[in-house]
Amino acid sequence: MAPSRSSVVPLSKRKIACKDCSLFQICLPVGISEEELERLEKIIQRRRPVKRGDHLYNSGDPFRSICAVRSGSIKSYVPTEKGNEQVTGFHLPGELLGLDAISQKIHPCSAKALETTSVCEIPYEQFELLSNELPVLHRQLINLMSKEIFEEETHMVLLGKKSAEERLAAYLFSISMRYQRRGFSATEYYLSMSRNDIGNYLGLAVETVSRMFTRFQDDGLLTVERKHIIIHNLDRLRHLAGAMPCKSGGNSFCLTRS
Amino acid sequence: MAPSRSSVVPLSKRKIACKDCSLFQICLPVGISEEELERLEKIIQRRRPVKRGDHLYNSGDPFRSICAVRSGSIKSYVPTEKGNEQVTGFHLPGELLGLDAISQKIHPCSAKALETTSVCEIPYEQFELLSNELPVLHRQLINLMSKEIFEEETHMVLLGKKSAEERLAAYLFSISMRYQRRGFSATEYYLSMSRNDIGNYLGLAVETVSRMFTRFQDDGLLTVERKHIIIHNLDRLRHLAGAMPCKSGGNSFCLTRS
DNA sequence: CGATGCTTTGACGAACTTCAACGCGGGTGG
DNA sequence: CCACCCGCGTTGAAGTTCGTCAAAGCATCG
Repeated sequence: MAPSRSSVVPLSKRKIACKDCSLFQICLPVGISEEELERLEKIIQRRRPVKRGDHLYNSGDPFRSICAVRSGSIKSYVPTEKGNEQVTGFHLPGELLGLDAISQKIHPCSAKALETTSVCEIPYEQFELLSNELPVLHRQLINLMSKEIFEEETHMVLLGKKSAEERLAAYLFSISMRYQRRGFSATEYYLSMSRNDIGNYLGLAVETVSRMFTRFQDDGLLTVERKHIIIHNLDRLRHLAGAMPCKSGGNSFCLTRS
Repeated sequence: MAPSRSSVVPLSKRKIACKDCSLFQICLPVGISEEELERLEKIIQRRRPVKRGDHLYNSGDPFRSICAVRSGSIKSYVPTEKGNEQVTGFHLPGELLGLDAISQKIHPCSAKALETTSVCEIPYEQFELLSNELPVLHRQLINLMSKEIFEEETHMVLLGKKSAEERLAAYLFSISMRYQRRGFSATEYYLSMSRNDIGNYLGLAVETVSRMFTRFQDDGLLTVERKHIIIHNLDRLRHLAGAMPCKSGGNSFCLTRS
């Protein structure tokens, strides 16, 4: 009922164990034994919540740890000269960030909190040491990275092929699915990012995003009031989003809309 | 002198050992010991060369192995309904493909040879087993995946922010760097992919790609004759490509053009 | 209550796509 | 060996989508 969770529950100081964390099924420790989990937990750090606008890290910072969002949301972006930036992703609860920095040991992106946000940090060196004994940890990370690569390919299709309307529809639908997976409503949520960020991420001008929102609302597809979104027809939204590779649904791999 | 290597050297049947392979410094076995390498080599399979137009795998195929290009080139693409497709990447010698399939165990993309191409296959199950004993293999794969994620982010910047001119310049410059790294000429090479594929990959119409080539040639930036490219001013090409995150050059991480 | 930043709306223009036609080269078959 | 055909690439003109510019509305905050 409360889409913006962090504003309701002050989950700040408590050190919840991974197995009690609601992200349990989603972030790293999936499919590992009780004993393995305990050992992993020992190295996981919980940062105190970061406030809106604070940076988790900046482009160029040395890479120290992988972060997992527990609540709130994070924006990743590549700063370019003159304050110009390219938003490369938004990270919702249960999602990792910083995977692009492992290879170079330097963060290519900056990461900024869009609202009050709490994250888990997994110090990478310790993770590596532990992985020598528990290869399952490496395997899990590889799986998550593979998923990330796949999702970036999906976004490349969006940027390369889709119209403005399809882009925004695909974006909203994606948010819906990700919230749904987290146990939140798929049809009603707050967008923590600005129109500017959305446009940047989708390769569109702010004005175009705004116009599309208006059009969607006029069509009765959704209701939008500032950052509050209510989707009235999720199915139609998916159709508007155009073809997309989907991975859910067991073995069948579909590229069609339905 | 012969940029199109595969057309000159029939490296087909011989089973070169990894340590004798010219890709040694680039693909998986970087930084592993003699003994580790021998064990890895035992599970690597060399496929006989695939011909132009042949598929390595198709979208929806079960994922069995990671492939490394030894010579030639491969195009990855997501087929969409009605023969429409989105090209997601080109793979030159020394580069891996199929990393997006690990998580789902199903290939989201198809992979088609752009010319006669030979690849190494690393059966993933066996790779996993071996990795339990040699964590360095996992680490190396994670590094390569991280690099892939970073490169896809770079391409997202291209698709989201750059003009047609910048896109083609960035594309050609990227090819240059990748060939250079392989010991080929950075300033003269054959483009194995069609204008259509290039446009598709860059999010442009074929005609736009063609016009940009013409413009570049009129400007004296390069000479292009069908698929044969000679770049006369690599530096100017890099400038035309616009800002890009660059990872080479030690610790300093630069986002500027120079 | 004014200032500020974000969002929306409208008018205009530019960049790129689409449509159409032509040229070129490579492969095939007579 | 030549002619034909077909796919690919180029070029020109018209059309459309989206970006840019400008201005006004509206919440938030000091």
